[in-house]
Amino acid sequence: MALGTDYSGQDCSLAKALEVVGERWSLLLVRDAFLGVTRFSDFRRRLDISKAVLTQRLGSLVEAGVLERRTHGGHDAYVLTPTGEALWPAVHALMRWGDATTSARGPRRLFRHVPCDADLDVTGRCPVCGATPTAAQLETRPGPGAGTDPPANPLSARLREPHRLLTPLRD
Amino acid sequence: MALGTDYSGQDCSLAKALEVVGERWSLLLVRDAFLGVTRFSDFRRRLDISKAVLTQRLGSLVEAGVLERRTHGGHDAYVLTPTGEALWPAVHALMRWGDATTSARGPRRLFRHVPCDADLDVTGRCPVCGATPTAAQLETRPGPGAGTDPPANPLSARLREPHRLLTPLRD
DNA sequence: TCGGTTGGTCTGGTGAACAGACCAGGGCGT
DNA sequence: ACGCCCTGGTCTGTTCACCAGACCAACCGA
Repeated sequence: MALGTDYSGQDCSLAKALEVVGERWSLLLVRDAFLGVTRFSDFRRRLDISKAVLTQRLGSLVEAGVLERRTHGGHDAYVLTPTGEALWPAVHALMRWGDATTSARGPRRLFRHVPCDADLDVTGRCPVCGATPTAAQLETRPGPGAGTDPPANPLSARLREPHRLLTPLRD
Repeated sequence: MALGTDYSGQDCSLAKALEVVGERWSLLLVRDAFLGVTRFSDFRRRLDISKAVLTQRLGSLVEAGVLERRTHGGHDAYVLTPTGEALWPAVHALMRWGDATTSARGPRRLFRHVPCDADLDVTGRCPVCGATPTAAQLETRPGPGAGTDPPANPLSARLREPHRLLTPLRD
């Protein structure tokens, strides 16, 4: 049992959620999956995580129904399931809190509701239509708080360019 | 450095957030703080966490500005700061995801927007006024998905009764 | 056929979390 | 004045998760 997994005896929805996505690295894997990362080696390049732990985390996220593993022409792809996509509001809320507490120049990343061509507000709502869009309707791009360092690798460079969420960056 | 703390090299708001609240137990401490828990021994009673780790976690949350420690007539009280209260949308979103994935009978806990007398929807919005209330405007009570086991201790029994968020249960 | 990529497994070392012992200070009953 | 419990810790030994790095089989392109 991984650290951060066992909150037995807690009749609490938050504890249940954290048993699945509360381990080290788990939510960052989900974040990258929203951004379009699908491959083992790409998660690795992004996160500087040990291969053994990455294997373990991807496996437990698949087992929990957050990710689905598809073998696809010689390599594997890990993609979010509907259950995984349902994590979007939580991921977005945590990102906005991270921005609010650690970024003086505003959000590091912006999310635009494509049908309305408007950026989400801090609550995750589209200011034009008032809805709370799902990730599939969003496009992301760097915000005013984004770092100015050059990307660590070509993959991170591609993820920095404006692109639709949930669309795989390969194949 | 605690497990789950170091995500250096990540220019990502989510990583920054997880460096503060991504460690084991941290978000559960914040959850209980929203419910009105303030004392070291009460966090302990609720969470079955080692005293050494609780000391460490409360300390790092205080250091991060999420909690504030007030010495108050012979005992200490840990209360949420405005920065900590700003975590409410993230905590709520994760709870709702936990409910959606692990509770067949609906939310384990409901949150009512007191001025409107209406329960929050799944996005954290009040269906009457349309606003996304802060925690201070909410009252909580058990929902249809709440467990039927008797509370583990008197403290948990009190937390199960309807009550306003952020109001200390003692003093 | 040779090198590089992919998606892993395995090993040894480090350090975080755990249970449980211990302890100082304060309040309370007698 | 005395004992006793509560509070809010610290300290110790053990377990186990994470880490770096070695290794490997299958596949692909040149």
